[in-house]
Amino acid sequence: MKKIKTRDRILQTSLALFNSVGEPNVTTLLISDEMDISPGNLYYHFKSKGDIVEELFDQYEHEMLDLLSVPNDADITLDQQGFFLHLLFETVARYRFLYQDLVNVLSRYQPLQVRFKRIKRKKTFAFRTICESFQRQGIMEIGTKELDPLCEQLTLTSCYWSAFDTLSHLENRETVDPGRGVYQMMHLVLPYLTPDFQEEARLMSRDYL
Amino acid sequence: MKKIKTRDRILQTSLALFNSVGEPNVTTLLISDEMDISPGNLYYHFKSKGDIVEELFDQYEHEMLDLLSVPNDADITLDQQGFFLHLLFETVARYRFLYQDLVNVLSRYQPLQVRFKRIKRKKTFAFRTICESFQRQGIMEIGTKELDPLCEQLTLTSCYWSAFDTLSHLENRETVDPGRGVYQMMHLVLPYLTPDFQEEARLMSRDYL
DNA sequence: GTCTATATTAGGATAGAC
DNA sequence: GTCTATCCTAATATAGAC
Repeated sequence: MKKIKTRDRILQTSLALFNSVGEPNVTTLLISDEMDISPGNLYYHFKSKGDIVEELFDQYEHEMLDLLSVPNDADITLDQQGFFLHLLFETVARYRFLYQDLVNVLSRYQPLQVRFKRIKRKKTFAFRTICESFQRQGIMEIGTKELDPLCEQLTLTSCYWSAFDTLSHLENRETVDPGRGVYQMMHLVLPYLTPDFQEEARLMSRDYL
Repeated sequence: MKKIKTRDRILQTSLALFNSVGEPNVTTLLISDEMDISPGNLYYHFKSKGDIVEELFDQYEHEMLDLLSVPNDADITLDQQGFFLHLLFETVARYRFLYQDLVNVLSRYQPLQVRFKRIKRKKTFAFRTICESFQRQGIMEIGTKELDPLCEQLTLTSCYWSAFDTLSHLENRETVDPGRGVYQMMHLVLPYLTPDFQEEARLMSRDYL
């Protein structure tokens, strides 16, 4: 029963507020109010609001790059892909504030732009790696011309699904269900799977609804 | 050679600035500066910045609802669909500032929320109508279970493609190429088309690159 | 480490002359 | 219709006591 350090509580509270009302709408005063500490105290731990954002981004980047380091010679199963997608959506959802107002955030914290693009590229690359593994195993069959658009589409969906989804539930912005996103992603891949695996994937996808 | 009314120039200039640097980053001073008029003058024409945003949204809503009123008993050809997608992406791109910082915009201009959701629903509905027309004509073959996810995916992509695309070109934010979006959309539909039409769609989609 | 009080902007908006 | 000058407020951030 150790008590959490103030510095960490600031990060936690900020993340929760950012996600639920949008980063630009969260003032340093709101954060300190929510935590029942003084604004001065907050500034003792972080020299600016931007520093909080950047540290949260550090966390996101770290978790993401970890997750995206898919070995490019492994035989990936459909189950493993499902699990991967699940983790991916959970991570994006946990930091969804970044995507909800992406242009705004990136324009105010310029150093993040390059790192953001890198993550995007890594995502696309990870999807390509998975697809190639599926192809080698005969799980997937897809034309060269179709592979690129598919991977782009998967990347787009993984980035924006949670933002898109909140459009339907603007009243309750505290929680996000990642399952629906996974379901959607599987249905993108499905048409390119070989018949047997199509059926397997269809069954699997249902569990995520 | 008629000269444009100041009021309309304000709308034009605001839209351009909103799209290129993001609505939250555009101050009323920046708008008036860009036009070489005084801030006071701007406020003579619009009583608040929010009024500018709302009027631009009115325009977007109007163009969109016009475009989305797809007759539900017509036989739609692949060409017509391509044309429709083209117009759709052009319209979204012209008002892309709305999607670039959606959560922020919607939270500051609450009345827009309901209208936004309505447009989203209408989009999904339009896509379903088109798919059903394709099915009736034997152009498309798709399971009942697959139709919903597909239409959702088309809606997501139509909303966020331009925002996603600017992620790759953050340096040049003045223009957006809608073609790539149309291409992407066609590739979503493609797997569900009957073989002959798949080939036709594949050829058609190439023109959009 | 934490507090209270205060400085500093910046942005939205108004008043009143021309 | 347009301008200049100014007000108001809210948000970031700092100073200095405890």
